[in-house]
Amino acid sequence: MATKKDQSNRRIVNRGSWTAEEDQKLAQYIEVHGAKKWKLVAIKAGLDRCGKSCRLRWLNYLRPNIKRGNISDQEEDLILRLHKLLGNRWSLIAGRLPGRTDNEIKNYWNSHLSKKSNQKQKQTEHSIAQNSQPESWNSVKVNEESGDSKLDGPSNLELMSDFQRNPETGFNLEELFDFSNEDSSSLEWVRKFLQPDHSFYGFS
DNA sequence: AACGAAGTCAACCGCTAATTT
DNA sequence: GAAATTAGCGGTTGACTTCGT
Repeated sequence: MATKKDQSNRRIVNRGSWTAEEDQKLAQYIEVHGAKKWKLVAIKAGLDRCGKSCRLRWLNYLRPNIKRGNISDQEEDLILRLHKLLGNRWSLIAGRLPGRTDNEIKNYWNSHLSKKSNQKQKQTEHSIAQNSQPESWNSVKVNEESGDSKLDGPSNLELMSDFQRNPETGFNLEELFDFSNEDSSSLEWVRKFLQPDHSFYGFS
């Protein structure tokens, strides 16, 4: 099958939105030959696209069992919690939400949740400021002569307790792992996550 | 109705890690 | 072991839509 090439003999590839025809070609090819060697997929499927673009299209839109839109409250809550735990590790977060893709989670976070998260954090900071800071946060004393600072007294246990409600991050372990409103089937990933062999991450 | 601002989301880019040659 | 290739990730962009004036 001939492919378009420019003067330096490079393949010319399409950019921008995918057409229904392109989607069909890609899906049909992968159904027969499988999803690997994306550069080859692009050529053999007769698509004027780069392999990367084909991969993205398949993973985010054409792959079976993809859910699109309508993120439920439960999913949203899970995203918020996982983001607190993992940060911008979108693929890891998406891995805990069946049928959701990293791109969708990332977009949803940027357009819906980042503001919510910021608001919540500000509220947390505000309430902490009103209820006075924990003793250990006040107990870092600065030696005015040397400029050194040292923690004055708190035990490891006290520090751990403070870490669990860190005003800078709003990271609250008790809140993060409060699943009292979850049904048991949705908590399977938590059990796996807490297993010491890290099988949660697919390590073997 | 017209326009600009803000929001949304599909797709691309650059980079790193993993795998193959 | 080195180089080349491929896969995967997160950040960013830009086209399109919706909303407010």
